[in-house]
Amino acid sequence: MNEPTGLRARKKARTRDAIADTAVSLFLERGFDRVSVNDIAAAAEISKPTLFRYFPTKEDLVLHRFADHQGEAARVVRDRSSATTPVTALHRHFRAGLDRYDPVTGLNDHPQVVAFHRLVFTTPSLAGRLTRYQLEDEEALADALGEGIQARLRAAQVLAIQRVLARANWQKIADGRTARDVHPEALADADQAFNQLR
Amino acid sequence: MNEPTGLRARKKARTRDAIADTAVSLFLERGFDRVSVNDIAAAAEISKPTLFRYFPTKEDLVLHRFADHQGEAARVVRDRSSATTPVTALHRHFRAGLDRYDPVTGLNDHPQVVAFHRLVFTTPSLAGRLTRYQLEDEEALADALGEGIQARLRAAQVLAIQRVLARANWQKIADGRTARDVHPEALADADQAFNQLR
DNA sequence: GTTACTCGGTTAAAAAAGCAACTCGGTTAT
DNA sequence: ATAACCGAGTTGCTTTTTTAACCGAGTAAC
Repeated sequence: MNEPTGLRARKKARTRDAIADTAVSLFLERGFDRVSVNDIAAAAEISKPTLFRYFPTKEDLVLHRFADHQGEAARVVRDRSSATTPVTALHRHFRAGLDRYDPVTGLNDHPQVVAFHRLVFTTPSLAGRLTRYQLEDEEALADALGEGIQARLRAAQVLAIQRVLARANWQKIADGRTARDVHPEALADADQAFNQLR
Repeated sequence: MNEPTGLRARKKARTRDAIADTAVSLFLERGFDRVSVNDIAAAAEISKPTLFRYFPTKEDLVLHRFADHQGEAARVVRDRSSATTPVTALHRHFRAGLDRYDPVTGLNDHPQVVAFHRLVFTTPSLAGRLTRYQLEDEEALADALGEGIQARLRAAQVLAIQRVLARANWQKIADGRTARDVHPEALADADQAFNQLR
């Protein structure tokens, strides 16, 4: 089912990772606006056009990690067994994310992850662009949920509570608590939030 | 003074080194004939045509280290100060090589270097091709020494004694002695050989 | 108020690399 | 003996990358 992993594909993936990694580490070190794309290209030992062939904008160098989760909610809904409702499927999926301390749930205390979140949310252009991603995600989820305004509303609500939950988790960890410590509350919060939707 | 070191040139040099290094280490590990160029290409993560774009033949993967010294004798003669004879210049150059334990003098006991020499001299196709390199070297030296048969004879003699000296040094080291131990004899042998030429 | 930077992003042409399929000589199997 | 295979190189075509030059917006200098 996975890609045939030719030489070309392998190198491409590696280059992509190398670019993003050096970019993020430079950003964490000096701040998003204090690093030019030229710096990144030089540090990653590639040319500027190559950089933009891999990532459409400077922001995407950071946000591709979210982009990789693009459409995940929609997929979860589409792939659910016919016996479960969309909300239940999303609820379970979010709980599973919490259980494996998935960074997107905000429940992760690895210093790198924390610093990364800080970078994203304290840099206006990044936070701004992130909402655009979330909008696309929302549309996809809406399509998966059905037609009309009802589907759109439900999609918006689901993603809104996910954002709130993630933000709450991240805040507690930013306050110095460990992910393992926060985990039960996070589960409880998630249950409460999703149950309100039904 | 050095090459302008663009991105292209840097990567090219690195790829070249990477290919040669993986090739030699595979050869040392399993023997020259037990490693196919496909193996090398796979291990170096490049395609076969790319390998042959960097090295014309399989043998050159090993011998490029000698090729890099190509024309060195001729250069030494050409670059000598006008006050010194060609033979003296070559003599001094060889002594300098001994002093820094240059692998081409045979006076080097690093295990890798010894193993490398063993690989070259015990693999027929490699030893064979090496003589071709030496021939070109000889021609270049002859041209630097002047015209006619005299120059060619002198060139052949100089390179012949260098080969003999290197071989003698290598033999002593292959017998288990250290380079530092052999060094005085190597100097004496070189002096004797070059003085006979004058 | 031009001038001259810098920075994000693009373009066109040329070099380099990948891929697949091939030649050609030599072994091995049948 | 002939077919099948393997290994060193090659060839033609496509994809990727470099290079240098550019655009357009912002901004600092004078």
